[in-house]
Amino acid sequence: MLAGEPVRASSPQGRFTDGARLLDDLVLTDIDAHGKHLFYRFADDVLLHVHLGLFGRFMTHRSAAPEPRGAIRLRMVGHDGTVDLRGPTACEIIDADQESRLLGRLGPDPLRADADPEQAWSRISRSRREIGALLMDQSVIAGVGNVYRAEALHVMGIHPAREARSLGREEFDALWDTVGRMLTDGERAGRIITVTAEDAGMPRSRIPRGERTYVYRQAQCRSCGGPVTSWELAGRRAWACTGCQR
DNA sequence: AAGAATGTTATGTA
DNA sequence: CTACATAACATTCT
Repeated sequence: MLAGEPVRASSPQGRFTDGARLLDDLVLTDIDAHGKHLFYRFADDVLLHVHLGLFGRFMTHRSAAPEPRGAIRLRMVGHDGTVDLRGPTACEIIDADQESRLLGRLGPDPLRADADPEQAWSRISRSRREIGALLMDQSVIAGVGNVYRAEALHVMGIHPAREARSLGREEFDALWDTVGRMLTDGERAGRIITVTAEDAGMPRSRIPRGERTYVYRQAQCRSCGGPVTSWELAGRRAWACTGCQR
């Protein structure tokens, strides 16, 4: 899907999550993202909000698209392909008001040029909650999920259970950079690989699934080989190396 | 074949 | 008001 392209967007089975059925012959003018929230902007101020949640997945058909099977929540047909969406948390047409409410509760997104790290710092530097909980809080920083929480804190040598306000300004700055680098890298690669080619001992493109992270879902730290512990933090499983992270 | 998983939101409790 | 827990919801894979 390209900006400027006429697009026929519809919900062949199921529905948009707000009940909209069919949007015909729209012109897609822009696609952008704030954290994990995606915005498909069409001409005439039609705005489609998509959030993939845990299970949402896009599938692209470059040649003839098959008949929709099962619950396709959204199908967008352009002239060079068709995009289907399954399993999103959100797939809804929203107005400017809903959009600003949504953006209002999101913290800065390190991937965006307009991101203001000071907003994240003012929350983190004041909070007695665990840094691992704050990193996952989309109102503090937008875009970090469970994998990047584990991996960014590992690279920083920071234990997820550390009190957020115990981080120094320099630590926060380095954490912000680390998260930004990891997100940029993931966006470019289209998948999450946080280990370096050196640490993996092979080209990054060949690292097997399951060996792409230092501590996330690992038993041993891929950096030092020491034991990795895991426990529940802010509703999700957290991982940390007992040696590298304090 | 139950259970876990790259997540958010609404609601309840302290 | 804040922090934290829980449930609901989406789908695929082991």
